[in-house]
Amino acid sequence: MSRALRNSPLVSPETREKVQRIARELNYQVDRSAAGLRSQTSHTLALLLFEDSTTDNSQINPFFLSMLSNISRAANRRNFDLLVSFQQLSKDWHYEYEASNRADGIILLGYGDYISFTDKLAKLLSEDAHFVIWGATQPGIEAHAVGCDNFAGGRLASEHLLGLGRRRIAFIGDITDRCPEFKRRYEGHVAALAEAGLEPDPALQIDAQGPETVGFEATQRLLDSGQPFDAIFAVSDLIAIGAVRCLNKAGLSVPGDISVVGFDDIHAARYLSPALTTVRQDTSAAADLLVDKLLRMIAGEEARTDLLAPSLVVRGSCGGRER
Amino acid sequence: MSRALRNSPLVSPETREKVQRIARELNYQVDRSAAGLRSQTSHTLALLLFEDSTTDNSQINPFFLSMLSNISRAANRRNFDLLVSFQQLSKDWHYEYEASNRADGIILLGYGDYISFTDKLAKLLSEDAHFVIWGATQPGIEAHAVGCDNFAGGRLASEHLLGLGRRRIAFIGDITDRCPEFKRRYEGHVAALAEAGLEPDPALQIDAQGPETVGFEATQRLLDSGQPFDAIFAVSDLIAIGAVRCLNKAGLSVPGDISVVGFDDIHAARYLSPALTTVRQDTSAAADLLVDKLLRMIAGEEARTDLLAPSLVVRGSCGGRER
DNA sequence: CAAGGGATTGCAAACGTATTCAGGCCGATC
DNA sequence: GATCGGCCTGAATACGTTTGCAATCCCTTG
Repeated sequence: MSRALRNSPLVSPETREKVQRIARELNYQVDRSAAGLRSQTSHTLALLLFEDSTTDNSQINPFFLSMLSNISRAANRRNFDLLVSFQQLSKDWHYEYEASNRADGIILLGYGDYISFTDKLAKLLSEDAHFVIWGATQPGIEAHAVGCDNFAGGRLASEHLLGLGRRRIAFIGDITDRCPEFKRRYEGHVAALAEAGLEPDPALQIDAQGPETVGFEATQRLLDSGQPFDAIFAVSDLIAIGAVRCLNKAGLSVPGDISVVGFDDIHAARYLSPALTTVRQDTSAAADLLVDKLLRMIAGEEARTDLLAPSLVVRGSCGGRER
Repeated sequence: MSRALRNSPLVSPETREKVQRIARELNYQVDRSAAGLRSQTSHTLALLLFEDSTTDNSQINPFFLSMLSNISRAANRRNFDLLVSFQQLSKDWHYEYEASNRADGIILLGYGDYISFTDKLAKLLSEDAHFVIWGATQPGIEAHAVGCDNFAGGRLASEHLLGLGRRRIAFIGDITDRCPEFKRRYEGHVAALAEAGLEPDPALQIDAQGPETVGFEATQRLLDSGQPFDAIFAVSDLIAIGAVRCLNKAGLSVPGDISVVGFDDIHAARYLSPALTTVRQDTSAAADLLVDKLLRMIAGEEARTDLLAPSLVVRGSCGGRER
């Protein structure tokens, strides 16, 4: 009897005890398919990691893997199962999961060009789609997004560099519309410069998005340009790591000659020598927020965009005080 | 009609076309709960990542995350969904997933003390449990395991070090029964020594298992012991990274003074300077093998232990030829 | 021309649960 | 003492598929 197992108040305590005891003895497990069919609910969330089709699929940004593990824990904590898929986002991801009753809601994770399907997302809003997305807020889907305050994060990084006396800060990261979150970081960077009475130099901004090798190449381009600079603000730790490798190869010392600050605080940031100073995004809090918001949406409540405060983690790659 | 959609030969091509076209037009999706209930199958695999309870839960070995992403792709490629859980392994993980019809089979992933529940695994064998496990073969569950040939891997690493003229090779890694795979690597190491006419020195073996910090501490212990050594074979890349950091802190150069070789080939191995020479486990092939074996078991076929051949990836951390 | 057989198709049952509904029991109230 | 009402329980239904089975159709063969 379903009521007894689910602690319904409609059933007397004695009966409940008895049923539950016997269920335990028989190693009885509720059949999820049957329960799902009857209640039209799967008690399952789906996590879709969409990847930039340009990058090598076998390599995933550790930041997202960290998100993944925290999301899994967050879902489990709430007694929801988590379905994980790394597939290229299919045309009908929403129908595939929700309409088929495989998942009650969907979490979207990924950098890059989801702007290309923003219109699709907007369309889903008018239907009964339950999904949340990590990243920058897009017009039209504000309520579904959870993101880090990228503007504040960018400002934090550049303020730190300026505070250490750096004046010619290169920004390595894509600021086109393809990467709204990177763009916001750049705006924070510019704001920090402005506070210090400085103008951003367009020659010091290099587009880059992707794995470590992209950071390496972008830095090479920067060096080749001959522009003088004394610091690098990399839009992700992966890119920062590539930048450091490139600088070292060119005979430049970090932080002696060049300060480098990253973004994300992936674990590898700690292993570098010097350890990477970076702007930390709290993946555990982000995961909680994403899952909470999604469950609230499923429950029919309205929700708003949530912004997470980033924090600066000072390590060795910028010089100044070492920790 | 189910038959038309599933391309059953019982239905005529014209009818099939027609049904499928209309289904597409209506955006029809098969209800997985109903299908699962009727067919008593979920078309879903569960991936259980059990963690050593001693380590900080928030940090997962990148090697397993790489396995995870490849397993997800492998499952999707076969049109199976993947349920992921990082929970501490519960007492009844098998019943929770299989008996409840949430998953058709289970993939177990994790280092360490699953020896503690080997007896439980053995018991499940007598029942209708469908599961595979990554790691060292345990007596009694051979048929369910997929693992790397750790003996060969250990030998590969030490042969490389010996070939570079190193003679006092420290082995950092737990060789107790808790970590059967590490033990096999040590045996491979010893075999390589024997080939070169050398005896293993027990003073050069330090127990260690876990994240980077554990490698750091173990190396510190090695240094404190005063034993001379000219190379380190670390049982995992994470430990190798900790070892390098410790050596550098002690003023020793890698590879100038000490050669270091790791195991796994996690992505971070590439980012180090010098980049880490390591024994690579092909996570993509491993994932394919795990999923294949599990699906075969579900289909009722018998399977045997699969061993994956490791390969040596030479980078800069051992000296000699640099790549 | 009738019968037989193969190829399709339509019908109906069953999967195991959640939930509605009616009924039964018991205590309290008048 | 009878009626009413509250609390609990048991039965019955519906969820949307898959699949076995019976029925139909058409073509071939005797």
